[in-house]
Amino acid sequence: MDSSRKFLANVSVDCVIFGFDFEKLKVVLVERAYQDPLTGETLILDYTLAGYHIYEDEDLDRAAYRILKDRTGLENIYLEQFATFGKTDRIAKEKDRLWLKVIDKGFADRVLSVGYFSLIDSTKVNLCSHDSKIDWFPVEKALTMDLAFDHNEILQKALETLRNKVRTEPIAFELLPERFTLTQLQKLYQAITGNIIDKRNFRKKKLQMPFIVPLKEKQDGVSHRPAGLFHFSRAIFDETRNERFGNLF
Amino acid sequence: MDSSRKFLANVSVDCVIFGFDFEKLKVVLVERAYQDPLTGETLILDYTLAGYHIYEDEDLDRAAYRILKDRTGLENIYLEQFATFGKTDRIAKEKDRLWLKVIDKGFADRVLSVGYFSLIDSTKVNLCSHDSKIDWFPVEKALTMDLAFDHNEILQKALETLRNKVRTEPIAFELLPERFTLTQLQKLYQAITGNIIDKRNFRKKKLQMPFIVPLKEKQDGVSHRPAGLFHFSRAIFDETRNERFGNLF
DNA sequence: TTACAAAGTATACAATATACACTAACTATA
DNA sequence: TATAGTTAGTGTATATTGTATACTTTGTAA
Repeated sequence: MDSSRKFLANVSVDCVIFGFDFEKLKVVLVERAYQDPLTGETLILDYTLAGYHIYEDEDLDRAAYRILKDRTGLENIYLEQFATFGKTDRIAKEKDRLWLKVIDKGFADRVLSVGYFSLIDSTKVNLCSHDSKIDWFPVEKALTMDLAFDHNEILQKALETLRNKVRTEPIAFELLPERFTLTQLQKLYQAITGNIIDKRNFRKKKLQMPFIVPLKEKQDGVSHRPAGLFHFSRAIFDETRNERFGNLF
Repeated sequence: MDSSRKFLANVSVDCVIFGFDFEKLKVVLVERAYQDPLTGETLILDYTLAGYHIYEDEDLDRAAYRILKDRTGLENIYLEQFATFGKTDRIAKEKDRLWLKVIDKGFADRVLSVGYFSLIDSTKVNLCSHDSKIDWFPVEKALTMDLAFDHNEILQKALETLRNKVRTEPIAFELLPERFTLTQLQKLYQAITGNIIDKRNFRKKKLQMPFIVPLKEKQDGVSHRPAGLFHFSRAIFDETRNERFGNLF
């Protein structure tokens, strides 16, 4: 961090980083731990979303990209602002007040946080720990954990936004490798929406979408009949944008 | 304004207040004028959205409601946060810098603004001028005006959000009187989306929606065959929420 | 009484969504 | 090399929804 730049004391960004392990939706959480320096007693041990305050001379979107790159090493990935959280009691819990005191960065205790969600192909990411542990958690599990600040609410809202957006925009592909099977795509939609989808109808619908392009290659390394691979062509999607009315799945 | 409360210097709220005059979508704009105190020369004369900084002890949503009530006198109306604007150059134009200096409130020149849009039945509102003129403008017109700060961008984004949301959520009714005709509803959807809709198909679809309830009354005061009146029942909408898959129009 | 203006109405066809069960292809192991 | 195990891959019939299209009715006003 560049010490000549100042952070805005009242504004932060939190990134909800989603991934997919071909079974469930996952989200990146960062461990927040603090021991009493004298007794060694654990006073805080929980998780937060990936977030930080923004610099006073930094575009809001850039701050989100900075945090994302800092945690995943990735650039040019899907990132979208979805909501801003500004209740006066967002930092009211005892452990959150303690944490603010402990890190002693001069941040205000009235902070508005701008929420972004990111979709990444988690097969090619190594999360960056720096000083605190960081890991993937199933979204379902994360929702039941007692996260820092209002991060449960932020995660919940991010998930709702994702669920809505995935119906009309071709963003699900961001969570898959470049080459994917239709079964993987189906499982992904099921993981996001919570519905089960009929295989034949799903495949019929997908195969008539011109932007889902069949490749010649097949899966390998699987101990059963290998599936054909596909990729998503944004160029074709953009060309045919006006022809589509219905949902994407 | 309560002088014992402090504003956050870096955070404001802007409200995009939409209305409908049975022909076009309208938006509320506030005049921003400044004359040179010596020469009387007009140095600034343009329009802004309804917005202001938030108090440091005020919930973000409450700040939006405060601004809305201040301008319309209304409470309990539809209000939704849609995006936050945080580019570093949002206050870069000469006239905007001058304005900040002139009002001399101690606001920072790095301000993030949280955008809300509101839908109101403009037939029962009297806009509140206070010190600056305020009026309705056709949205189409407003988009071509050179608004203050980044308010063109904010308005544009609000409009997009409205266009998307109106397809799946029953929010259009907020722009109409409690009792409305199907032609009014159709014109409203047309005004929002820019499409023209076939009358017979529109009415067929609406009449089979149980939450659009026919009343016994008819229009009066019109110089032609009066239309039947309807109202939107949120209770029935909520009850039947699970039965609907398609769009609302 | 007539002209005007908007309200109100039905049917045929096309496209899309849904329900449903078996065979094919490949791997691993006996 | 035969067999079991696992996932891939496929078609048809029906229901629902969307779309295209023009005339009659009902009231007001001149």
